[in-house]
Amino acid sequence: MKLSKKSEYGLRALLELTLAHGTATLQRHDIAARQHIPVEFLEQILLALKRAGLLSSRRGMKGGYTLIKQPQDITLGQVIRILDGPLAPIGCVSKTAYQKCGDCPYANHAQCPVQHVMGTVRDAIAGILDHYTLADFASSHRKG
Amino acid sequence: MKLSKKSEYGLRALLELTLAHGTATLQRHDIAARQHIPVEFLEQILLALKRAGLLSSRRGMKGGYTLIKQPQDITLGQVIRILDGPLAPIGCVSKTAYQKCGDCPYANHAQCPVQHVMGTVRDAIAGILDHYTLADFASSHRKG
DNA sequence: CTCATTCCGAGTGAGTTAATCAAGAAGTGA
DNA sequence: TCACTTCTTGATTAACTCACTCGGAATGAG
Repeated sequence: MKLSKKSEYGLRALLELTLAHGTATLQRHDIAARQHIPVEFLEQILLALKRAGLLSSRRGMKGGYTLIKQPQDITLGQVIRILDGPLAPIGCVSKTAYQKCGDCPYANHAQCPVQHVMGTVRDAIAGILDHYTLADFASSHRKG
Repeated sequence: MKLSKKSEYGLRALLELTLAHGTATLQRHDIAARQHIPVEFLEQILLALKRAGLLSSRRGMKGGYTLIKQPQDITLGQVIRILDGPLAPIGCVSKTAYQKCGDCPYANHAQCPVQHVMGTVRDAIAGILDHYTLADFASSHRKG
């Protein structure tokens, strides 16, 4: 039940990008310095977010990264799925990346108690993370 | 955000032990066979649960494991904490195993947005898992 | 005693995490 | 065009975790 550093850094980077949204483009080292993230690691995170269509980038002097979508249109759930994979605690209750569990004795019967309770956990997690946007995220920061 | 095999096996083993509660003691190989769990791996799981005070055991012929507490007094949250560690997605929002996050720029200010949202996720997960007991677990199985 | 079973520590191979590095492509300004 | 800056890409790595696996010691039943 753990969030990776990758996702944590990704969220913190997107926070900076959200704060700068519409105003400025940020470079790797700006984000890295503000959020204390190793710059080379951040690089591959930003790249993944770019490939997923959340960011655009420019090279050379005056280059950097910008949010390409509106902050209220990006949820934390999306971000974490891009960087960490499915939110579900086990594959057989994932809605975005379902995987049949091969070994358990209830596999096809859908009466597996583990599956049942983990389904409710998944829904609780997704219920929060898929409704919490970068806009909410940034405003919780400003208020704090 | 993943449940380990260890916890999954542990829960499935406890399901068998709950079904047998008051009636019989189960041996490793019985549980392993019924739930398709590698027997040597199961062994160390049962041992951990024993050390945590959930099970008692006897050696030798007619030996085996028994639930030592009432099924309605053991929550899935307890079990997962024993086998997998804290439920919280990040250390700085754990209530049972808090750990200050050293690197993040908000460390002491309690205004970290990641911390805020992950706190609500932790509460959601714990809210389910700390109120769902082995008794519930077993009855969801019987009904299924 | 012997045999069955749990107890316990250590080991292992595969995979993941969290970086780090080196070389290349694309912009900017002179 | 050249120098310089910044992103792009793929490789590499050290440390760690996961999911087992093994060997042997201790305990209990008959």
